[in-house]
Amino acid sequence: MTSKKFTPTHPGEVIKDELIARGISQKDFAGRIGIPYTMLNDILNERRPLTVPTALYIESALGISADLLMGLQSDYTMQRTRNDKEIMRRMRSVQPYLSPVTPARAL
Amino acid sequence: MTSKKFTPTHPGEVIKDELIARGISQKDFAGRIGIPYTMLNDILNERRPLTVPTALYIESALGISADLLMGLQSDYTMQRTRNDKEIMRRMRSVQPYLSPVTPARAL
DNA sequence: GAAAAAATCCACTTTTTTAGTGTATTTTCA
DNA sequence: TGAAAATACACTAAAAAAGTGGATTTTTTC
Repeated sequence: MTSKKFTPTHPGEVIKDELIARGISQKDFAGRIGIPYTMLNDILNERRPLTVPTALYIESALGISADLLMGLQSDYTMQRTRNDKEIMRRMRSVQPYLSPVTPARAL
Repeated sequence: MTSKKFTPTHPGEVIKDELIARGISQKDFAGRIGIPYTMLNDILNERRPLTVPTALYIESALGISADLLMGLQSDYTMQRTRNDKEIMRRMRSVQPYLSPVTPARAL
């Protein structure tokens, strides 16, 4: 099979694992970083994106790098976009500018 | 002076340089990737963020990695958030969970 | 095995951000 | 000097994220 869709790690997965490892409840943690626990739960279960401010609050609370977490979120968003048929169709319809450097006989 | 604000490279700067280097007009390029040229101009002049779909179209047209461009945008967004006083105040108010590993006498 | 706490799920409104359009002004350069 | 390109910005529409509320399910613990 060609072109199988795959989805990279959502930051929620990492955060969830860390909370479990450290025995911190979702409610306690949500209170600590100042967001509603339902929002946190949605992030942990990958139904909401992690955004920069929340990543910063998590960094303060747990010491996990906000850059790392947002890197995961960026990769996740990128991959989800690549799985979007409409956008990929439009992407493929873009005509590349040709590099004017390679002589035809070299091909 | 402590804590001077700085702003990292916006992807628009990179794209703009590339268009100049290759002698491609903004209008032509906007048409090529299928977005209004005013939108493109706003991105090039750092008044709008680059988003994933547009980064993909640019990758198709110029061969510049969408991942690279979005990495720049992510760094830019992160830094801008770090320059936001309200969010940083809130971040600093988050109480860290203490690591329970280091004995007091070791400090 | 019942009660309590924690977690899950999801619908909904508000707020913020981005997409897209229109147009006026300024700059560049042939 | 005038035509094309670039810039600036206001505006509406669409999309995404924040935040709220409540109902159900799962897990823990007594």
